[in-house]
Amino acid sequence: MPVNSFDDYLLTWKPEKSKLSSPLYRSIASMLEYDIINGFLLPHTKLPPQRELADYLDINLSTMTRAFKLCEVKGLIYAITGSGTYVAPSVRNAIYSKEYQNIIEMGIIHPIDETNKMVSDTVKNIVNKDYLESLLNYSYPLGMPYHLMAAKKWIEKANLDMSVDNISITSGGQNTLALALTTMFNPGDKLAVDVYTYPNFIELANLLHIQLVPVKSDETGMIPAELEAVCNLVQGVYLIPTCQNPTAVTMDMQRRKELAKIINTHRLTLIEDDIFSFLGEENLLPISHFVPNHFVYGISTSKSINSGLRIGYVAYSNQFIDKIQNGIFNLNVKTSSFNAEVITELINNGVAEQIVLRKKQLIQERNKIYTKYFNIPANELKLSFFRWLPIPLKAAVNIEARALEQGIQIYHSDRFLTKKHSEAQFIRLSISSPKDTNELETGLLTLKNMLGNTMK
Amino acid sequence: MPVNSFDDYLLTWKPEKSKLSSPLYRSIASMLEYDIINGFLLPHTKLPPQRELADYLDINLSTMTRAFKLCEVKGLIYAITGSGTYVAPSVRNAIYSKEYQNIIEMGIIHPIDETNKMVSDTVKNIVNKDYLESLLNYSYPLGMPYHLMAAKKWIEKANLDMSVDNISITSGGQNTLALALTTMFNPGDKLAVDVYTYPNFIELANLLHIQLVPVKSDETGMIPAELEAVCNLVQGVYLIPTCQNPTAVTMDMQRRKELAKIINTHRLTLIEDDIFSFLGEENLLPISHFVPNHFVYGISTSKSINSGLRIGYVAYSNQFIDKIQNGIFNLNVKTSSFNAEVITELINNGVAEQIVLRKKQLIQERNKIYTKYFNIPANELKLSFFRWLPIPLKAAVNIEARALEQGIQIYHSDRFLTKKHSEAQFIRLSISSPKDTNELETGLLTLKNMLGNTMK
DNA sequence: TAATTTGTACCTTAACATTTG
DNA sequence: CCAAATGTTAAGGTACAAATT
Repeated sequence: MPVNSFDDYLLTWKPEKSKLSSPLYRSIASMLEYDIINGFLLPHTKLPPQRELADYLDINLSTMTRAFKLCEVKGLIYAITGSGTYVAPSVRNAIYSKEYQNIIEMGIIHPIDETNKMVSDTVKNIVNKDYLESLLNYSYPLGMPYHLMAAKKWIEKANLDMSVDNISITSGGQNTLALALTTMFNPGDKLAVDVYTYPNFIELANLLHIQLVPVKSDETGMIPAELEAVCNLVQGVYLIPTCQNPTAVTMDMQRRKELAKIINTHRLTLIEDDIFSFLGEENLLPISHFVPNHFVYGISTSKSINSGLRIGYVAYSNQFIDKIQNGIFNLNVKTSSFNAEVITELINNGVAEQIVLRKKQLIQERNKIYTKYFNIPANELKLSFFRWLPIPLKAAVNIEARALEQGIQIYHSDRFLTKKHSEAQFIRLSISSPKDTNELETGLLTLKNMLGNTMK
Repeated sequence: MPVNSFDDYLLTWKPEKSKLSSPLYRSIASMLEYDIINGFLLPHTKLPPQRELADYLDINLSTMTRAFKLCEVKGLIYAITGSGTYVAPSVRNAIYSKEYQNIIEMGIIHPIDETNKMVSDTVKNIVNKDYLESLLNYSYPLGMPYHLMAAKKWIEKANLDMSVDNISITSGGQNTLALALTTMFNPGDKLAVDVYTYPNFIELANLLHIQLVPVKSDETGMIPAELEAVCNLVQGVYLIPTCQNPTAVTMDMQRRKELAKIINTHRLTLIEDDIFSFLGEENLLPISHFVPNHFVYGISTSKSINSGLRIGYVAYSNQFIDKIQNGIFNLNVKTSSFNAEVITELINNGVAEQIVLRKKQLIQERNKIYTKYFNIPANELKLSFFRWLPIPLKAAVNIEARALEQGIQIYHSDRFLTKKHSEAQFIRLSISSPKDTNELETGLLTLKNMLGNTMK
């Protein structure tokens, strides 16, 4: 029975006692869900402490915890130990292409589509091959043997030597991540990630109910000691070793080895995303190389070769072969052989390398322009498609909307944040996306002026 | 403290007491996992009752339950109330293409690839279009506007009238199902399905930790009263209204309306898979038509138009727009515009309809051959790509392996079963997959002889 | 920095449902 | 059809950890 009378007590949310039914925790959760969905509780409203509600409803604290947990996994509320439970905002942070008119795109990272002329030439050649029909049927769900040979070749360029038995073809980088998370982890599992990471990965993890545990970084990437501190808590770790998104930080060999050692010692599962390896130094080895028994390694061709064809490669440890390959059947059945054929042909006829070379030239030029307006810290990748610009706190307010008013799409660091609170403020600027270098200059100049007052 | 001494007690599995550590339930689960993975416990081994283990380890019963639950979600064990807990077999039932030599394929359903000549002609035309490069970039992740118009047109042929705002392009039928399950349900949710259903759907649900609740059918499909009986338990229902896989049963309009009524009344989410609508009667309306506020409707073009290009269409209620579209970004980012263009062109230039017509002719011919050997029940779809053949219990033993020895791949009904135990025995015969009608006849004759002794 | 607030994790108790014999 | 065996579920109790003041 309640210790006090609550009749005149002010709670921000009061479930109706009379509507309680068995099971208690479900009936409470559905009342809360109803009130949030119907707008009676606005985003960021602080709910009463679990203890107060439990007392008010005359039930046990942990029954209340369970009710809240149900709503939390649905994304309706979020809880901070020591602080309280709050109604979740319904904003989505995932980044994807919108068809804007007259907006300079510096938000989403376009992979420099100028090289697509070289791709379309190869497409034209392929349709004249006499085996075209064999590319249009159901066979080889994991990739045709010579498609896998090309994949192996491409993965070797990133300094990972794999048997074709440990390689499959996926429908792009995001698809590889979805595959890795659904097959290697269970809902409720925890995964270590950088404090700032790729927002579509954050949303994917949310969708699959995999909890992210933020780990601090320094100028060389994730700090090994910080990973070690959480590794009894987590089942795996997600890393982008070259040109981490959004910070543009690349790990040196020492850091890669240090992280690998921790992953091996604690038998974590490594999800390595090597999407930008083609922009880094040629002698860097993937972390997976040092974690031969616990890795899933994804290397998309969307940024390096062509984005529209949606082809990614995934390589994995022997012990994961069954899980990954079965996951591919479950999520996709297969990836189109025609699309894989185009990428295979580009790799085999050397055009893929030309494309990479050309992209590097173009992005070097754009980075040079960038330095006319802002600095590039020494630890960040020179040839990055995007830059991570620190801004003062007072400049951060509504900065995305304010930039959009000036005709520029950018993203604020909060989108990339896996923690609840942010300290430092940044914006990520995609310098590969503006249509040409003139547009890039216009964008950078506008931003410089916008930030100007507050930057000094 | 244990009631009895267990030193001389015979348990099929004895966790080492000395290795217990906190948290108890995790340490027990990992000991069990270790013993299963390393082969100390063989599939179908019956584990000791939870109560006995709890007593032996001197811990609480529900701590033991929790430990077992951990292993169960990983697929290592399965439990039957009243009977016991058993080590799970590591077999996977998912059906996918293998590259067999000299085997007559009557297992996996190939969609009659003979019509792919017509597809490759259209592919050749497309590469000469001057907008080819625009098909190779990042834009329009949900589908280009005129691709969505073609999707609308194709969905209308299945008698569902949708706005393009409620349609997206996916990477095929399985991808649509993965999308629907990840976005519309949470792990632990329950979904009503036919007792026999599509095995890749069963595996997908397992992968995503969505529990399937089998619902009985009669000769017109799922029985409405049986669905009603479980609908307080489940959050949704998965239905294949035309040519249910594997039973080849098609629901009449009355059955569709009856099921729709229950879905509406109990606010279930309908996942409707209309993959075979092109083979059914032209005046049948999808169930989604009668459930305008609770449906996700998938119609793959893999069986009807072309399987290799991996294009599916998904239509959905207004209230699901955000969830589905966000799910597409999370799982795939986008589906290749080039591939969508090919299917669009085939729909717009009328070739898709010719393909369907031709497929219907070919499958009619093959069904005619089938009737020379086996009967087709009156309630099953005439133009089905596959047949569902009842067999006597004594014929069922090892039937897949025995058929394979004779050079024929077939699938036994247990693969399709969502319940633990089966009563009746069937085999599913794909009659669309043998290379030609001669091969089909050889396959059917061989099976007839194999079953001959036991069929009478 | 220490005390307090607040959410989290683990384990226990007890009632319940299904299968088996 | 009942009783026993066996797994499942809800809810209570306690210790702990993180954030706040």
